[in-house]
Amino acid sequence: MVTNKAIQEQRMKGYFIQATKDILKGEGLKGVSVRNVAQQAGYSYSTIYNYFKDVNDLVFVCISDFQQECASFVADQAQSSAPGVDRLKKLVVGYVNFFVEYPGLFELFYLAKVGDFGHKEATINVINSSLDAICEKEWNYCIARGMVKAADVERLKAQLRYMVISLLLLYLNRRFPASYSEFMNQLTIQINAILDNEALSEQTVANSGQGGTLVQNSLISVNIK
Amino acid sequence: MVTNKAIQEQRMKGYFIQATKDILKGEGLKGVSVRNVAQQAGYSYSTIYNYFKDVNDLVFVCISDFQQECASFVADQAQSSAPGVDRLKKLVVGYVNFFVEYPGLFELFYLAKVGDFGHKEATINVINSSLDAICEKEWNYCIARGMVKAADVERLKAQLRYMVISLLLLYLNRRFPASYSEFMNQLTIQINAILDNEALSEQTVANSGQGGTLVQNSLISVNIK
DNA sequence: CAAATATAATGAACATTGTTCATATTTTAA
DNA sequence: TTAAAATATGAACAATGTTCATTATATTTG
Repeated sequence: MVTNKAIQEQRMKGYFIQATKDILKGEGLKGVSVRNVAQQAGYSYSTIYNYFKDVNDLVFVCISDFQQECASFVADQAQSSAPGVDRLKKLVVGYVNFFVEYPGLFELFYLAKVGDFGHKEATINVINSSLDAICEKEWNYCIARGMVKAADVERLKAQLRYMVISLLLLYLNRRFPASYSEFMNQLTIQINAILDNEALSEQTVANSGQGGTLVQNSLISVNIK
Repeated sequence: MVTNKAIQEQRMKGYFIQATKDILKGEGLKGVSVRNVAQQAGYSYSTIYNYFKDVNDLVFVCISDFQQECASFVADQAQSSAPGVDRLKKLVVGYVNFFVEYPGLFELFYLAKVGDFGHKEATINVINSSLDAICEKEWNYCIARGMVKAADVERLKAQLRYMVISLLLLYLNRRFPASYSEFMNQLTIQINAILDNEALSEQTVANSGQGGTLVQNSLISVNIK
C-alpha cells in the first residue's frame, strides 16, 4: 500500500529533481549547487538533505529520466528512414545530436565523478547500455534479415559506442574538431567505416576521404551555442 | 639574453609545477588545490599567484611534460616487438597502460574542464595529437612498406584514437568493464578489428569472440588500485 | 656602508562550495 | 485545544579559489 507520507515524499523529491534537471539541461553540472537547486524548487538549501543523501544522489536520479528523453529524441529523428543499416546510422546520429544539443547531459552521463559508485550499479548500467538500448530493436532486425553477421554484432556495438563517446568528448570538451561540420563529417566517416564494412549489403559508400573532403550528409542539423 | 630574474622566475615556477605534477600522478586533479600545491612546494598559497594566472594555468603547463613521459613509457614497452603493425599494436596498448597506471593523468588530458580555452590552443593540440605523435613513426613505416593503404591511414588513426579514449573513459570513470582482464580483452579485440581488417598482410587473427572468450595477450600488466 | 627603492612572499579577508545540526515551524494525534 | 511528531530552516563549519594590503627581502643608489 502507498501511504500519504510516501506520496508526499515522492512529490517533494520530484520538485528538487525537476529543478536539478532544468539546471543540468541549461547550465550543466557546474550550475548545480545545493543552494541553486533549492532556490529553483522554492525551498531552503538544507531541506534537500531531508530527501537526498547528498548532492550526488540528487544528480544521479536524473540519469534514468534523461535516458528516456534521449530515446524519444532519437526515435523521433530516425523514424522516417528505412529499417536496417540505414536507420541504425540515423539512430547513432540522433544519439550524437542529443548530446550536442545538451552538452551538460553528456557531462552527466560520461564525465561526472560520483562519489560512491558501489550502490549505483543500476544507474551506471543505464549509462553503459544507453546507446545499445536505443539501437537494440534495429540490431535485431538486421540480424534477422541477415544484414549483419550475428557473430560480429557485439563487437560492432562496442565499436559504435566507443567512436560516438570519444567523438563527443573531444568535440564538446576539447573543441576538436573545431567546427560542427567537420565534427559531423568525422561522425559520418566513422559510422560508415564501421557499418558498411561489415554489412553484407556491401555498397561501399564513398567514405575514403583523408578527412579533408566534406562528405555530404542528410543529417538533422542542431543548433550549437 | 637570459636575465637572472628570468632564471629565478623559471626556477620558482618549476617548484610549483613539480609539486603539481606529483599530486596529479598521485591523487589526481581532486588533490590539486592551491594550498596543497603551495605546501608541497614550500611556499605560501598566495605566492603561486605571483607566477601563475590561476590554478588552471598551473595545471595546464603540466600537460606537455606528461605527454613526454607518456611517450617514453610507451616506447619502452614497445621497443622489443617487431616493427610494423605488430609494434603499432604494442604502442597503442602501451598508451592505454600509461593511463591505467596514472588515472589522474587521463582525467587531466581528456576530462578536465579548463576555464578559458582560447589561449591554450597549443596545449590542446598536444592532447589531441597525443596518440598520433607516439605512433607517427610506425605509421610511416607501415605506409612505406605497403602494409596499410595510405588513403586509409587518417581514418585508422581516428578509429584507434576514439576506441582508446572511450575504453579508458568507461573503464576508469564508469567501471566498465568491471575487471582489468575484461578491459584488456576488449582492447585487444578492438585493436585487431581496426588494424587487421585494413592491413594488407591479411592474417585474420582469431578475434571473432563475442566478448566472452578471453583473448590471450602478452601485455604488460599494470597495478590497479 | 647606509638609506632608499624596487621586488617578492605572505596571511588576512571575501565569496562560494557541501554538509551538519540545533532550532523554529508545521502537521498530526489525542 | 493541546501534546507530540515530523519537517523545514538558517546559522555554522570546513574547504575551495582569488585578491590585496602589508611585511620581508633584495637591489640600487648616495
